[in-house]
Amino acid sequence: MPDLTSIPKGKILQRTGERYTKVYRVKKGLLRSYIIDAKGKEHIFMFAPEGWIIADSHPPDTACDLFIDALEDTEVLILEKDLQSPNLNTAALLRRIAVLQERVLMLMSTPALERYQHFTATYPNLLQRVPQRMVASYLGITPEALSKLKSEWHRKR
Amino acid sequence: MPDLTSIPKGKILQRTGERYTKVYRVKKGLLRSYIIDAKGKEHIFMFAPEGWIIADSHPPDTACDLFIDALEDTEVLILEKDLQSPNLNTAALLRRIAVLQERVLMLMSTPALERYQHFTATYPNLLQRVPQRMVASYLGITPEALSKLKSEWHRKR
DNA sequence: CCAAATCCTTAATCTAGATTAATGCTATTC
DNA sequence: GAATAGCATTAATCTAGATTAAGGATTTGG
Repeated sequence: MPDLTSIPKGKILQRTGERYTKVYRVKKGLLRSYIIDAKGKEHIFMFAPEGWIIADSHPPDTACDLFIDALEDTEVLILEKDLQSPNLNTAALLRRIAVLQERVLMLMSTPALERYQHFTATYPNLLQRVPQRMVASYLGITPEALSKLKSEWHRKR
Repeated sequence: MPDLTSIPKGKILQRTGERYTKVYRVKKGLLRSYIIDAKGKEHIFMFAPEGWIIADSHPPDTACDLFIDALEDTEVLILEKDLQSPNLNTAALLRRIAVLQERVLMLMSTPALERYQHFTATYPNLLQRVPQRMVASYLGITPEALSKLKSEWHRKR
């Protein structure tokens, strides 16, 4: 049984291009994964609060795509990527696939305001813990666009 | 061992809102999955040529999101969604997750022309079998936009 | 073989969201 | 408690891609 590791806020656990990546099970705090694109812009792939696992999923024998860092002081279990591991049970993987499928479909078919409303409904507690600009990044828009979206929405009611 | 089933081109195997969905393993031919959005527009989630499996991944006890139909006369194995099944082995699920992760990151951070080039490089054979407008739908743009993209690209070389 | 779909392309216009820039607000640090 | 840095907001401008519309090409079906 691996030990809990304490990660201070701001610490980067893994970087794009690294080879031997881990799986992190968050016990307390908040991690996130993201990429930095060709123009130097951050795009947040996911948030991992208490109870979630987070990792880079890339084909075997390739470098990883994602940065992972801590948005709060965090305690994690650091696990090996092991095909046999009970940490990677089938039901959990299917759940992850369902979330990703929904994410792809939303990005393709749903306007930004609705994606924001879906996010707030699905992860209400994260809104209190994550700066708006990171929510925008997760939604695939700029902070300015999110700000405008919200004010237009408030005006209409 | 389940039998091969023949699916004629155009046949719809499953519709949004249905409950008991299957997993399809394609032996020959081509299936696709897609949604129809609020405005009645199709958005293709994935193509499944020979050797691929295709299914709707939705949380247990919820209705499914995707349509699945046949783009060519197709032969498939129709499988139950069974957590114990060797059809759902861990490695295959991880591969699917890696593909979806890449798809999300591309949709968020990569312009349409590069997504098209990535598609053509990754699935060159599909280009010959799928109408352009469906490639556009998979990429998250309109057929008109893809047409313009291609002509601009050709002009620049 | 002809008619009717289906598909691709081009062009004009429109729009959601990006970019750039400036201002004020809150936190944190020294 | 001033100074600095990070964050949110607003506004002006710009652009990738959507929408609408039309024409021509190619495929399909009877």
